[in-house]
Amino acid sequence: MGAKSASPQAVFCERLRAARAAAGLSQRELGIRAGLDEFVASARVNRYEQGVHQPDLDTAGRLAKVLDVPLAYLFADDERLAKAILGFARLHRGEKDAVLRDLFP
Amino acid sequence: MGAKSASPQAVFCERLRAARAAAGLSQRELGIRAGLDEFVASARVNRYEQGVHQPDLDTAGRLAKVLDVPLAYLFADDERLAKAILGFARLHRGEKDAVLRDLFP
DNA sequence: AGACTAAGGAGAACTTAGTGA
DNA sequence: TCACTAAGTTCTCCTTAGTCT
Repeated sequence: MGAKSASPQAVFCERLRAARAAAGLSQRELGIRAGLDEFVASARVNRYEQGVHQPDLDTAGRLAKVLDVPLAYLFADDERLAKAILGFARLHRGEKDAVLRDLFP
Repeated sequence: MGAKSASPQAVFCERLRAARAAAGLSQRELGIRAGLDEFVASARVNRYEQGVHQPDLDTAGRLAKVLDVPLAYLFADDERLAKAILGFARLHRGEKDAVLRDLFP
């Protein structure tokens, strides 16, 4: 079968959790580093990962920055695309341009 | 200088507008095709493009689907990454795997 | 037709305070 | 320490009803 399409909401939760695990941060620590108040960081990040609440885009952007992933990665609904985004983001400018030339012949 | 970082909010607005223009749809028509009520479609899509309101992820996902772009594209804060996402999404499975092998040697 | 907006009610997120592993 | 949650408040979004080009 092709890519199963989970809801964008569910995808976001999973990517956030995966990226946080990769960064080795607790929910609270991630929130604090993203600029959330230390007393609410734990609850808010937890609600995001559980899919109970959705953060606004600016908060999501700060979380992504702390986790060192492009914001777009958190919304990648396809596994291949998710990997491609991570891989592409780690390239240097020249390498990115080379890949883009490949993709747009 | 490197990529200037507009706010995620502003990026979303621009990408949404660009994708809608590319699809040749009116704000109202886009909303209707994405499943919004015909009487609210115009107002809601307009508010999203102006950055006054943010759609929930499921609505954003339906908009992206109608516009034939990956949801992640609407959040790509870097021009090169945005192009890469669009290009990658248009590849066939085998081609995607080939690109991924390039990105992860 | 298409883009856009104010106002108020409807609904979601944020804060607080706390539990259990 | 870490993950997690209910309740009440706060704040944003959605709907309605329009204007303007």
